Amino acid sequence: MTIQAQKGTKDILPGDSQKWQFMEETAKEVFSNANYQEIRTPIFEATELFSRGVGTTTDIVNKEMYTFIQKERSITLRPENTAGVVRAFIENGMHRLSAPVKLWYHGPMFRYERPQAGRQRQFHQVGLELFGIEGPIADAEAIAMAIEYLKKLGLPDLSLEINSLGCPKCRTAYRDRLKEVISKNIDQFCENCRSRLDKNPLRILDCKVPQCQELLADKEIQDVINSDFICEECSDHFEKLKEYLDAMGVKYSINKLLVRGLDYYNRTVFEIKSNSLGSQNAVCGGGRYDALTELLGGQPTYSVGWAMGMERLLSLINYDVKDYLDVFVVSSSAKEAFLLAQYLREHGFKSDFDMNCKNFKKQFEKASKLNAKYAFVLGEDEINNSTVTVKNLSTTEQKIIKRDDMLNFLNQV
RNA sequence: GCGGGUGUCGCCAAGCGGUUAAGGCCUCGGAUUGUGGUUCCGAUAUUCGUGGGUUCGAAUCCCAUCAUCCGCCCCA
Repeated sequence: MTIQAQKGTKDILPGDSQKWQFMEETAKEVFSNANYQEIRTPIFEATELFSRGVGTTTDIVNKEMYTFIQKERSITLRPENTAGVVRAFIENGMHRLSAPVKLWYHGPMFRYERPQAGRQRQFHQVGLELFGIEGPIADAEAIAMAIEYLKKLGLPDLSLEINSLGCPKCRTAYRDRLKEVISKNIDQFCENCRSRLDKNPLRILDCKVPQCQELLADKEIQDVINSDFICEECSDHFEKLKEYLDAMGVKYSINKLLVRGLDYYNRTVFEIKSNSLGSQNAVCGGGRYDALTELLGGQPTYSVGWAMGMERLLSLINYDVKDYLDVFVVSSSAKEAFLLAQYLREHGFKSDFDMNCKNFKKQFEKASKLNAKYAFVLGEDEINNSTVTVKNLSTTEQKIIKRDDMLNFLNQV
């Protein structure tokens, strides 16, 4: 047996790699245009960073981490990047920078799961974090960045859902009430939900088991869900966020069941979904996580951010990013062709030639296949006369020009 | 962790107990030796994921194993 790529990992081959470059370049363009700066953090971190930062009740920490022991240290391949960015923020004293601190990143993440459509063990995320602003204007900008990015990728028709989880104060009261009404019939809920009751009762709300959904339809439970449990400050924050979104013309729907799997969120949470992705349909997820920095040992810092799954974006990009060549050099001499192509490359023209130096027919064939705009023919005559025959491969017109005029010619067309 | 599907050339595949294991794409060679994108001709799997078994005979049936895909849980 030959060696294969590991389960849940994929090679990104030419054909797709152009799309990846497009996603990365577009991210840089959109985010730096709004004055976000790129941060690159290590791919592995101390395991404790994730168990504390992501939360011990989450699936990520409980069953999906790539953890290994090295020299008695427990190391984990990052399953997401917010914890790492916050660690870097604290470690590098970035709270002393003028707020807001606006960062973006992209790179591989690792989660030990059964692969399926839209889910791999090594996958890639592009994300953004905004630190130091308490007001909902920060949430609004973060969301606007996500929307703008998707628009620039040519994916404008995705649906945005938002919700507010409240703050620790009001959420605790809400959680207790929810726990109270759900626990009346808790023995009828699924096994998962029964264990969630104590650890994270909010997660019961988006359980997919039909039986649980039916139980949740209970009037008493619905009354609690629909009650405006969040305190005045949180409610005010949420209302203002909606005002900002309305003012920007961003469409959204409110999903009271949206709680998200990570422990660190408070107030705003949001998700962007696609209808054409199969069952793994979340393209973007994020929210506000004001308590995380302090939890990880830093100064209390208001924070909001999101991450998108790049593989999922990729499968939504259904147009080709086409490759082309400015010039393909056709010659009877591989050496002459090489030198000319190299000269053109040095002057910024995308050029190639045939290293096998077959007959002209083959070389022209190759020029067409590579989508070259021009063929520069360099036969014996041209070499002796310091000229080059230029053929426009789409019109088939050709003419002889002096070598000295090549760059002028290319600059003019 | 659980459930289902699939495994024949680099890719897409036909074949369903006895065939020299179709076909298409890609690749390579050729159709007067300096001209392409169209066309035509030709080449490329002793072998059907792997290991056993049944049979006179297996890619085709059975068992095991591995890989992969899809779904559940959950998420990007």
